[in-house]
Amino acid sequence: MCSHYLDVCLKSADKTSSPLRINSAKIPNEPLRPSLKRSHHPYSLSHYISTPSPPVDVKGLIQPSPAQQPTTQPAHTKPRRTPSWPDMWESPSGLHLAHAAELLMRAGLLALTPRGDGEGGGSGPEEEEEDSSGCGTDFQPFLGAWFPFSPALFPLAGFQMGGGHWRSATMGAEGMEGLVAEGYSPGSLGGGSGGRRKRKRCGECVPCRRQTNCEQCSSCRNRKRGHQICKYRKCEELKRKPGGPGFDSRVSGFDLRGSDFTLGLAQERSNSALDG
DNA sequence: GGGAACGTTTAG
DNA sequence: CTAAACGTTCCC
Repeated sequence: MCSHYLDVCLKSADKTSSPLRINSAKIPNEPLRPSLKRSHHPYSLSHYISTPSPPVDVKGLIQPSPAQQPTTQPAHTKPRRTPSWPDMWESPSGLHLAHAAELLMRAGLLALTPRGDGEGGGSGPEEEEEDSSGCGTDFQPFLGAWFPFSPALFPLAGFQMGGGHWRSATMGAEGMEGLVAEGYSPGSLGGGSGGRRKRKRCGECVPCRRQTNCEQCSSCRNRKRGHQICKYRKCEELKRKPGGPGFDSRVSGFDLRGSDFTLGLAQERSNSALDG
């Protein structure tokens, strides 16, 4: 399932390798912007996919118990360590889930379903939801309640993942207005083509990982007037037209720079593309 | 349809 | 404020 997207990435890399081969020796394994560089995540996509998500008490996460306090641990000591939940909660990719959950709870959008009425209380290790198939699109195990992680929910709920932070557009009546004020057109909120928010480079594809401009393509030569990034550095994801085949308009307006989420969405898209 | 030019957004 | 870069429009 989830390896499908990786296959796509690999194929994409192969596909683009021919023009890139010109000076592929100069291709670094770093994204362009510092902000993208900062997105280094201690865990790979496959880690999240393969690691079962344990049920978690969300209140405990918002107000972590001493046992849950993050421990300062070098990221490279254990390459494939099991992520502790405080780590996930204050993710290096900028997904401040605790903040999001708190705001959701305030807004009454996040109904906490108390566990423990039989059925093992949700603490047994055998309680593995069919989560892996969703590739992180469902946060039920994260938040202790069914929390469909459809990105469409976040504009509607007044959230925006931007610049590595969760922004709240003051829940309630102001929510939609706040979104509109932030540049969301009502059409874009509905997933239409009205949104004109900039998409972000994925930071993961081969062009994104390229660090130097070729200085020879039209974009490089015409940078002052063209306002375009080097053709060989143009993100594969951004090359796809919004609304085009395989494109999920929900991405528009979201800063999914947390690459794992981007990968998850891409996975979701590739899955849906396969389905129909 | 592809590329150039320009408007606009975003991050520092 | 400025630079970088995405989105849109126009031209070929």
